[in-house]
Amino acid sequence: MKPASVREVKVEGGGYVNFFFDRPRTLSAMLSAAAPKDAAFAAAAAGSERVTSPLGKIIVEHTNINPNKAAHIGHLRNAVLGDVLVRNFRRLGRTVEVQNYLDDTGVQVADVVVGLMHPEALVTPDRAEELAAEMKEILDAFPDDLPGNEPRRLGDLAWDLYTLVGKSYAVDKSLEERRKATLHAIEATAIGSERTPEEEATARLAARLSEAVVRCHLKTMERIGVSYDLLPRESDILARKFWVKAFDLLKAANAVHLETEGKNAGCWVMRLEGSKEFEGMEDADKILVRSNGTVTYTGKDVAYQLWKLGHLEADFEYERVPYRDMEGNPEFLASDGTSSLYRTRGDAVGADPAAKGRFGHGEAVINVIDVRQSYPQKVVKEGVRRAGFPEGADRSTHFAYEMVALTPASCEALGVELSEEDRARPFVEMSGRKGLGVKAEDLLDALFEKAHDRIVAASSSSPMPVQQQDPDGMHVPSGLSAAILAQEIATGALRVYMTRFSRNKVIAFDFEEALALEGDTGPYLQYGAVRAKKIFQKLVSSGFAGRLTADEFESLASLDPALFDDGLWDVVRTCGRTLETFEKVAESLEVSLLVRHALAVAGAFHHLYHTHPLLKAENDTVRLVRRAAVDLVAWHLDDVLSVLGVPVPERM
RNA sequence: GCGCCCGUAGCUCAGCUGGAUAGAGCGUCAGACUCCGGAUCUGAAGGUCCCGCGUUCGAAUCGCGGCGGGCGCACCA
Repeated sequence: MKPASVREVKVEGGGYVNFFFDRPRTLSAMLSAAAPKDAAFAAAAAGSERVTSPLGKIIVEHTNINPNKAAHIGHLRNAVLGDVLVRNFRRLGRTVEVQNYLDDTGVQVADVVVGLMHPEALVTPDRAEELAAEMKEILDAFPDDLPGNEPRRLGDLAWDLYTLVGKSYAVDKSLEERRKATLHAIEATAIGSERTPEEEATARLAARLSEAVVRCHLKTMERIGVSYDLLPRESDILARKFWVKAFDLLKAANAVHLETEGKNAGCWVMRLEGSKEFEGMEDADKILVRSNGTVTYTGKDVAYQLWKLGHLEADFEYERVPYRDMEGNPEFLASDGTSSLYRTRGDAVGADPAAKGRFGHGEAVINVIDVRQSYPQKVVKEGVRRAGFPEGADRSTHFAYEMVALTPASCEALGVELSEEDRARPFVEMSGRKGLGVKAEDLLDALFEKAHDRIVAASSSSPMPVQQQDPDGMHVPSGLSAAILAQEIATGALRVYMTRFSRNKVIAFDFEEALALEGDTGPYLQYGAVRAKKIFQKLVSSGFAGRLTADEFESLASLDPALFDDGLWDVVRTCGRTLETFEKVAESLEVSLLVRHALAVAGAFHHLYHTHPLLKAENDTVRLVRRAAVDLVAWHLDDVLSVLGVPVPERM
């Protein structure tokens, strides 16, 4: 027994079996399958209608940047990996909800608030006061932008101020009191407990800061095509008392104990000693409630994870993210490109009643968090299990990936002084506190500039001025379209750079490599897709048929197999692996497979058009077969690139 | 100390559910039609797959033991 597309099966010796394809029938069938034909598919692809899967909703949480300073390239890796994962699941028909969790009540936000309120107490008071003054001006105007101030300016200022605060803690321990007081003010206000008017003002400043910085982050991510459905906020988790519910569950299940003696006296701990996962640990117990009664990060995360799984008897209220652009349209949309982006609320005032109950209740939950958080993530999962939801724990996945670090050379390029010790290392970890890192916006700007220069150079070096009249020629692009193209190419380059390494590989960031537009890069893939379309345009303008019709798909099946030579068949065979690549990615959560496959398809195609000319094909039959191969590549490249979130430019 | 990850060409990485001659890109060198567009393509040079032992007909791949590097193991998040 063998499928119709297999011509022959031969045992080769050495335990190998070779399958010989009936090439005409195979290509015919592949084209019919690849080309979208019915309205439902088109609607789903356009995102206007969610495909409902019987498998339930997958919640993917990613980005999760502390809203106290500009995003750096490590955050880009997180967001791109998460976004590609989302796109891959959607491509396979799964329903996905994208959440970007905001820790708006944490120490990092508190630290910048300390800097804003007491710049005179920092190490370089003059500089700090300058930064704080400019930031306050922006924050006072928020959500309006100050004229002449790009919104990203806030993130940059906060980056510098945060660095100064970090340095100041090291020399002046008394500042920690201010941090503690700030944190208390923020928490008391979130919970709604007793507080002074001063504390309330501090909390308002913190809220404004985190909101404004989040908006910077959303803009950065929008620039590379990353979007979300819901922004859950830590302050709302506090306000909705998620922990109280989770604590009840844990106590009822006997999963936590109040220690009465030893070093953890007065704390509620989860004992992990017995678990096989935590074997060999010197002190496996994890404190969830401190002796002063406050909840640890891990404790709060258990509650949040339970909510995501639909196991918590508490929910948020929701509201639309309110920012508007100049035309009055919503500034950000949900990940389907049409719905509203929502954020949580702690109370019902101003909440959208229609959104109630819409979020959470994930059939599966994937948390995109770097590998350094493996241990706390394991504890959270165990917490869910102990709270009485072992199957919920099984449906929780920590998508762990390695960090983006800097090479000593990159640090020097940034003008950072390194210690003798650090200079000898293979790479240096980025540190927000030390201000050591490459900002996301700066990298994107550099990529944009490089791509833009390339576009301008290409158009000005065009040999013939006649080309400006030629609709198919590379006429000089207008300023606006050159900017769009440069942005698309920058996005392609960035997304591929962030996904081409296996996730357990440290990316030792290298400017030269990250800015490459040739070789195994996004632009290489984009060039392939653009080129394929261009070939059809050229065929049509020369009086030949362009992309294949459904009838032509069928007619291929009865052609002479001799027309399908090995050189041509190579690209077809490569395209044959597209679907299994998506499936492998979903199963292994290894998104680098997508880049590798895309490079294989594009590489095979680049080879093909150099060896198999279409315009100058000997006859129409030969041309039909070549058109079919290029048509197949065009579908497959578009397909894989859309899963990678790499845009296909108009021209390059 | 314990746990996890990495070690493959000058550089950056694939290949790891064992199987055909270990593959790409960058870099180097040599080339590409009076050209469907050179962000492309063709070719060459370049490898004790960190080391040792074991399992196997067969190991870059699996097991054990080393070596080198990174990251975790808080009443921080």
